[in-house]
This record gives sequence, C-alpha cells and structure tokens, in this order.
Amino acid sequence: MTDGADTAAPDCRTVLERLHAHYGPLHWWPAETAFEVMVGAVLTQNTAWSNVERALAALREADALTPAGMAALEPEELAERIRPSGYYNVKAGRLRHLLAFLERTGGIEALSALETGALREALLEVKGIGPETADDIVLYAFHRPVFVVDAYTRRLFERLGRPHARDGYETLRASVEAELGADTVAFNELHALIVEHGKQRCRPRPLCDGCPLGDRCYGVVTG
DNA sequence: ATCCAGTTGA
DNA sequence: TCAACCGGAT
Repeated sequence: MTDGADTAAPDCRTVLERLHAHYGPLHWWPAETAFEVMVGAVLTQNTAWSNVERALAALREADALTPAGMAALEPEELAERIRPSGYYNVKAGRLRHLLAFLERTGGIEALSALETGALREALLEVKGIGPETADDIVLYAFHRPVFVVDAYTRRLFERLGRPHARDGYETLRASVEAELGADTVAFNELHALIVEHGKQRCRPRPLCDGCPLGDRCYGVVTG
C-alpha cells in the first residue's frame, strides 16, 4: 500500500486501462457454451476457480455439461461430481433448479429473445442464483451490457476511495454502468481484470509491490 | 449472523 | 498451518 492517493478516486476507464496495461486482455468467460458459463457461475460462488475447474472436468467426463446430460444424472452423482467445488449439496440443488428453469422457459434459445432487464429478473427467480451469479450469466453467457459486482470490486473500490463502494449491490452496479455507458466489452474486461487483480495483489492482505494502481490508492481502509 | 465445504498457497 | 476462495439462503 502507499501513503495515500494524492488525487481524487480514479474513474472506471482509468482503472480499466491501468489493469489492462498491466495484466493484458483476459478474454473471459473461460467456457465453451452458454450452459457451461451458467454452471461455472453457480459453482464459483464463494469458491476458488481452480476448484471449479475440477468439478467442471468431472461433469464433462460424464457428458453432463449440457442440460440434457446433467438432467440424466442422479442427484447423488451430480453432487459427487461437483464435490471439489465445495458446498456440493447446496450447489447440486442449485444446478437442478437451474435445469428446471431452463426446461420451464424453453431453454437458452428462448431466453435469448428476452430483453436484458427481463432476462436478469427471470434468472433472479431461480433459487440459488443471486445478483452476482445472474449478472455473470447475463454478461458472459448472453453478452448483454451489465456490470458484475463482486467482493473483489468492493474491496478495490473501497481502497481507491471510490463512492458507493460500501453501498448495496444495485447501487454499485448502477454507478459503474452509468460511468462507462452500455459497453459490453468494457464490462467484460473490467470485471475480469478486477478479479485477476484481486487474486494477484488486491487481497485481504494486499501485496502492493508494483501495483498498477498504487499511486491512486489509499491502501487498506480500516474504518 | 450462520450455515454450506473442499482445496490451496502465502 | 490456516485464511481465503469470482455468494446465496435462512
């Protein structure tokens, strides 16, 4: 951490440019299909991605990375396959809710016809899909312009002294979307870069040496 | 505020 | 060895 930023909190474009210059383009989401994005979004809830990859590999082995393939698994086997991603009983139930939702609504093709707002609201009806998971899906599976807020975003924005960092999910999301405009590509990269930055440097115990935002940062906020 | 849980790297 | 992990439901 630094001794404190000597200017106002950086805007989202600046954060995006700095992180991009440092980490390079990340081209998210690492998945082959929209369904895979959905499954990964559920499995990565409060869970390291490396553990999610093991679960996804186990599902792929069982040809369960399609709605029909996953629906063919017994609930016990589904839970067992995703075990490495943690919370496996809870998440198995959430994936089954997701499958039921896709069947009820006519699948991914049908959902693609919905307006972005309606698509988001529909996803939020699913048990186990909260704001972040819904927005992961809307942005990375359907390529719609919504910004995904997560714990890394809050932590970084707080340390940068940005407004709304401690506000509710919708407030923070709306503030970023208003700042950047409806820019799917920018939302995609900014969220991905914030996650990468959060993993590599901007941790709970930050590793500030060589941070690309070091000169604009107040460091760990205690209050 | 608590529970859900296996895995890993500082 | 243990905090932390791309949260959400109750």
